[in-house]
Amino acid sequence: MCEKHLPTVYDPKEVEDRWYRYWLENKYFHGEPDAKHEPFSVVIPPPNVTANLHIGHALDNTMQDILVRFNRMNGKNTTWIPGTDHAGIATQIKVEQMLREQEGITRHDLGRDEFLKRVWAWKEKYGSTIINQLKKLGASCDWDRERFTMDEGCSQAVREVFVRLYEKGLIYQGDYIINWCPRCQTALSDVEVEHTDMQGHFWHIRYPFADGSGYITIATTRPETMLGDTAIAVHPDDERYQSIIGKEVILPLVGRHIPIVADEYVDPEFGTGMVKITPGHDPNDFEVGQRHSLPIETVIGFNAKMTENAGKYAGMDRYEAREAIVKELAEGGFLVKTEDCQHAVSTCYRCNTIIEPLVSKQWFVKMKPLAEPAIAAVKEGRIKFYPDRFSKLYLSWVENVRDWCISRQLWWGHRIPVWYCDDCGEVIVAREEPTKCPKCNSTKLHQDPDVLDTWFSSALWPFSTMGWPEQTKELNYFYPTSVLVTGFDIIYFWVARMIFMGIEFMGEIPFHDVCIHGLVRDHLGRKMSKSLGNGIDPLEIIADYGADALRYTLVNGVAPGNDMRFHQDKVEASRNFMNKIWNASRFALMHLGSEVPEECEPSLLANRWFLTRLKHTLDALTRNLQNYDIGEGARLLYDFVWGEFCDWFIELSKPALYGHMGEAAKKETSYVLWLSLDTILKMLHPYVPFITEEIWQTMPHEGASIMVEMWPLENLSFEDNDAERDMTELVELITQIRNIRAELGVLPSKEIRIIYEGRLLPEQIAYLKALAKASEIVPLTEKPEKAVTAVVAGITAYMPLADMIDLDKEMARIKAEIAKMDKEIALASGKLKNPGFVDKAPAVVVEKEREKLSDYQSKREKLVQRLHELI
RNA sequence: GGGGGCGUAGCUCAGUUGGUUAGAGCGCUUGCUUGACAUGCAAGAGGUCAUCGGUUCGAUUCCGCUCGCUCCCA
Repeated sequence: MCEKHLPTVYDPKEVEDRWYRYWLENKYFHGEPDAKHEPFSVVIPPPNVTANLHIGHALDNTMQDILVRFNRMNGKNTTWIPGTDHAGIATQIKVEQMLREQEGITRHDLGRDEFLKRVWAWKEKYGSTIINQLKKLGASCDWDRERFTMDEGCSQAVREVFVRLYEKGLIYQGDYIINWCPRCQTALSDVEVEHTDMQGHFWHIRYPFADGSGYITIATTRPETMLGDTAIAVHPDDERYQSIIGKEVILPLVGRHIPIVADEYVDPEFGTGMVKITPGHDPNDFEVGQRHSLPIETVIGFNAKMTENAGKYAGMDRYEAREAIVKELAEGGFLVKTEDCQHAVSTCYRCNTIIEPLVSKQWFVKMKPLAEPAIAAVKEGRIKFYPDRFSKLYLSWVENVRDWCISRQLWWGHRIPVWYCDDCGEVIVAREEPTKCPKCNSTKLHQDPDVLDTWFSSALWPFSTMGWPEQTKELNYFYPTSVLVTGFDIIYFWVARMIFMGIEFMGEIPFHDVCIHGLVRDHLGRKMSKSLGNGIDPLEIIADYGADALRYTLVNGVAPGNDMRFHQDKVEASRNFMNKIWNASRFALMHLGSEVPEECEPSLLANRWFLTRLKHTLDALTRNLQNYDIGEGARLLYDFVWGEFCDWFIELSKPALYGHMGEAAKKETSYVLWLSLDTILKMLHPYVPFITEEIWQTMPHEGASIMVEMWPLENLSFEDNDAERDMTELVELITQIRNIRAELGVLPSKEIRIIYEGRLLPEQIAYLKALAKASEIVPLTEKPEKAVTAVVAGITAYMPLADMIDLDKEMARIKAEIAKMDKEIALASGKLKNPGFVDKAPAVVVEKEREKLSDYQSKREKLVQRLHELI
């Protein structure tokens, strides 16, 4: 019957879109506040609106979907809020590039308003790409709640937060040194800067004393900045230089006199122990400059070219200037030597251009007051990281955080809600655009041209998406969210910022748990990147293997927080697993009617054993998912479904299902098979939603969809430890017999005769017949002369395979077995003879060791006896 | 310079309160159209769990040193 409808190879293509549509139509993904049920809420890490789904998104969202589906099945009222991020720099670059390619124009040709219209148009056209791709993955997001960081509500939240922080004195404007990207033409925050080691030079330059008493030597990797030097610094405790502190030196090429100051920033061990201080072009020097009230000389401009202050170098690119300056230093006799060296260079995380530290007027968030409660929340365990080691990473950053530069010189983003009065210079910070100056009533106002760091709005995501600053029922019910799932690479960017913003504005943490995962790397362990061209397109994998196979590949056996390598082989293994599930189900469906079988108490060994194993596996899996051990859960399911359900239970069920063990056995086994398949599909569902729905809908069931079924804990309580023990012994016996058959070259199709000694239940005989391919199994009456022997603790099985037996070989085999037992016996009895072990080890462990020893001894005795018989 | 991670079978990796005959996938060897599945079945080979030391009755697991690789921060 059913097997006719189900082909032998599972084809996900035909299945996946159909069920996704069904789930959507039935609104299974949607959660409404409802005080009667416990909530479970998640906000998606919003992907860039410009993005295409890459393998990292696939991993992150697969993990979220697994947790969301698991909790939904556990009766939680679930919402998973999706959406996208406006991604200031990335989007602006993308649209500018398009304008350049298609129309040959720049944003400046269009002007700000027109350019923004074009970005919005771009967003309308392409902005839902990644959203649709997430649907292909099976993500059960609450699409009715989809948000965008620049939509009306989120924008209102941003203005509200800015104004409140400003009013509290936590946002200020100031001239500070910032990271400037000359390519993107904007300031960047500290976390947007990457540090890479590059091969460079160490130029040793001579600075003469102003009083003519000789000179000192300074080493630098950036000689072009020397034009902006305003001091030389030494460590205050450095005995070598005590006498020169306070003296002046003459800046070579420039002629300016600059002082020698003492500052603890200097590392006396490094270089000559003296450093040039350029407050205008180095963040550390800037701080030294502040401490010593040094003037700031800006010699490099926002375009990375030398400024007027650079005298004759003005207008040169910074690296051109470097060469010219080194040349002139050499000619003037100031260059002592040039060394090769490796040093860290700061680059823009977006475009890899080398950052120029520059002093400029920017908006900042004062971090100390916000950081303190964010530190406490994690230290006090109100927010927990999984795995825990990431809390250290988080704390190390929050505890040392510097003020956050939030203004960006871009057009695309949340415009800073600050206006300036052209007449009196008043600074107006407001939620809505003011019409006149509150101080002088002038109507000549202009808004700050800058926009906010994109992360400023994403920091509000857990509550802005729920309608804040309105006090909505969603906020009241779903906030704080249950868990945040994200990669370790954005703990600073995003996780930390959500935490302090949540505490500041909601008065409460934004999530209880943070589940951190690693990176998906290529098959050689390299990071996937556009420049390497080694990226894997998850949509191609889905097209070729199905979303379930991709999902399984991404999480199977991956330890929490660890990176994984992506191999095509692994996808194939997952695809094969899907196919295995499919075919095991086909088998079950062949033996099940159209009705749910009648419940009954299992009496057969195989059934009692399997239900016990099923229960243990379910308990372990449930624990794994509760602890975010998603990879371990997947591995457990793989081993259990393939290694126990398919390899053993299905095979053991055949004699009963084919009616060889009577009508009652058949009925009972049908029921256990149905219950097992039903339970297994539910356990698998969070991982592989499509195939499990497809099969579940085909088998006898009640209910509309497996995704809204209850997690099967309640209807499974069977436990029978004796059955587990007896089954383990039987499995060992069967394996031995198969081993012997294979070694002797007995064809798998050839049936053998088995004579046994020991205890064998009638059903065990039936299992043996089927699984060891035996025609006849009889109790021992007389020892067969020419036979090979399989021995387990309670049973000896003789196989009279007269013509195939080589007595010498058989004796050698038995001797080898005895030797193995001797080893185990020595180990176990050694432990048991040790009073320390018997006294101190837990009783169960000692008891287990005793059992092992007695099994080994009994097995050994039988083997020795058999050996004597053969001699 | 500070901090984290990793080092287990040929390859890629699991192994969470210290007690297992140390596991899986892929690869390899041998044999199979076995009444679900060749995207399969059965059997097998392959490991001083990086090194050295410590704690313990007992260490792949906890602690420390060393070596190698890697990431983050300064």
